[in-house]
Parts: sequence; structure tokens; C-alpha cells
Amino acid sequence: MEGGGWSWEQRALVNELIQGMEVARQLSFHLKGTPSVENAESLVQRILSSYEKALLILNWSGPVGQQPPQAAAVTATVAAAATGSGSGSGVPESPLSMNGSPRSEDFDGIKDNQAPIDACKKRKTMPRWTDQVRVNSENGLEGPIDDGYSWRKYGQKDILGAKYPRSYYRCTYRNTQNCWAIKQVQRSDEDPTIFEVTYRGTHSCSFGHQQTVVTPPPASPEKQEQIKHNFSSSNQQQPPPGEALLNLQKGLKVDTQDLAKRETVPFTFPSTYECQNSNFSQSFLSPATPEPNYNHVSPFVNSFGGTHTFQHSDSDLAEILSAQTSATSSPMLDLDFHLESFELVPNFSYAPGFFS
DNA sequence: CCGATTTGACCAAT
DNA sequence: ATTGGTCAAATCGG
Repeated sequence: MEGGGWSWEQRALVNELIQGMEVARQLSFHLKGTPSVENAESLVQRILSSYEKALLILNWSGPVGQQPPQAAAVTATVAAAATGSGSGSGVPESPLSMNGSPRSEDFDGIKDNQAPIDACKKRKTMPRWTDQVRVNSENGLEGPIDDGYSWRKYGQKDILGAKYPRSYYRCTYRNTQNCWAIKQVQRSDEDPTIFEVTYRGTHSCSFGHQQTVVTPPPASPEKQEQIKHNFSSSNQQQPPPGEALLNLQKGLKVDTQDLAKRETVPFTFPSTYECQNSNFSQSFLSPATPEPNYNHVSPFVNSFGGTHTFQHSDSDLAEILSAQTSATSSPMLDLDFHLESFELVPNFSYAPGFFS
């Protein structure tokens, strides 16, 4: 699974750093050409996040990143124990603003130390984190970004105490590539413009990023149905001038402000952003129970061709949101990964050529 | 025709 | 017993 003698924790660390570098690189490039501040900011966010994660991995618990200057109001909430606890009053917002802890994946109480195999399949043991994405109801969905991951909705459920139903999605490549990433999208009762996207597990599929399909922005959630109709009949690509928006792959609460529809350079992330854990996924994930239905999916066509179909329903927003969040979610954290248990040698150094 | 979504039923956890 | 999560048949849509 992992190359050479590298523990995958180390690889994880390196990956994070690499990402940071990559994004930084893009940022610099981006700044040269465009005046789009927003986009730049989102990139900055990603950079920070990557580094924070790296520090986390190093078991460094200091106050990490301080909010960026005029930060694009980015805030991610760590999933509180129960996602569904959003009942009535207590809006699940426990804005543990991420300042100090990057997307601190909440390792959903790993009861028993089960074999990695089960770990991946038992949602209980999957790392989980929640991101809140705010949508500008007026402008409609502004940042229909697609992180490249394709999700397949497999259920919807009314949640006690919640006004809006919760949607369940799983990676399209679950069966073809044993990618067990799933997510749940729940609209906040209090603030309908906020969607909470809870991720569980991270992608082990090797497809899905790169592709920069821009999801046509639906309008306000309320109009879902209408939209659905409109789209289905005529254009399914209602391209508002600027939408590609940040390819924000980070799970964060994107504030309306930043989502401002400034056009942005539809940059595509380099291969570095591919699911890096496709390696070990193979070793940990068991041969998945063959599901009669979805076996014949051609991952390539979908992921790269951007065959993303945009169904505009509750899920649209959901999907869109997903885009922003899932993408970079540290791929290496999905397995039972206990930071505590591992101590990385501080002076652990990687040779330049290591990455390649 | 194929793949995605919908939606009620079923299952598991609490 | 209740509720959240998943399954899977039916249905939709390109």
C-alpha cells in the first residue's frame, strides 16, 4: 500500500504540505493575472488549511492559522456529536471556528478497534466532519463549484425537529473503486441559506478532481422545484456569467460575500489533488459487496467527462456544496487515524525528490 | 438504454 | 419504540 518505508502518516503529512505548496503556487500564478480577490482568498484558505492539517498531523496543537486578514468568512464547524441534533432550537452551529483546529475531523468515537476493513465500511468509524456552506439566496447559488467528485444520492430522510429533510449521498464510485466516502446534506432550519454538509470518510477513488465542471447555479433553495423543471425542459446549463467561482475545495462555510459572483479563473487543480489515498484504500477496503445495480459505471466517462448531471432539487445545493467541501478534505484521514498514537519525529525531513 | 433520483421499506442504534 | 441511515424498486431524464 504505501510506498517504501513511509508510514502513511508521513505520507499524509507530505501530502498536505504538497498541497499547500501547490495551492500556493497557483495562488501566486493567479494573483499575477487576475484581480479577483475572492478567488485568491479562497486559495489562501486552502493553503492555510493544508498547513494546519500538516501541523495537526504533527500533533502540534498550537493556535494555528489566524483568520486571514479579510478572510472570506470561512468557518467550518466540527460536527458535533450528533449531526441530527440540529433539532429545534439548538442549531447545530457550534461554530468551533476552526481557527485553532483545521477541519478537525471528528473521529466519530471509534468504539472498538476494528480492522481497518470494517472501519471503512462501518460508518461509525469513519472520520466525520461537518462543513457549513452558506448560499446567497438572492443571487442564487453563486459558487456552483464542482470539486470533481461525483456523488450519488441514495436517500433522503426527514429528521426529527428539522424542517428540511436530510439527503444522503455516497461516492459514485463506491462499487467500482471501493470509495466509501459519503456525505449528508442538511439545510439549516434557522438559516435556510446555510447547508450543513457532513462528510464521512474520504474519497479513495482515484477519479474526480481535475474535472472542473461548473455546476449551473440553481436559484434559491426554495425554488428548487421550479428550477428543476426549467432545467429539465430547456437549458440545463444556465451559466450565469461568473460562476466557476472558486474551486474552493475546502469545506468551509463560504460566506455570501466571498461567493460574490466574481468571475474567476477556472483553474484546474493539478494532479496533486487527486485522491491520494487510492493506494491504501485498496488494502483496507474489502471487496465491497457487489451491488447489482451500479457495477457498470464507467468512472472515466463520468469523472473526467464531467458527465455530472445536475438535478436541481434539494440536492443541487447539496451537490454544489459538496463540491466545495469534499475536494480537499484530507484524504488520508479517513482511515482510523489516531493522531495521538503516533508521534512523528520532529525533524523528520523529506528529501526534495521524495515527492516525485 | 443507461445511469441517477425518488421514496417507502427495512435495519440498526439508542 | 423511536429515529437515523441505507437499501432497492420504481421512476425519471438524457
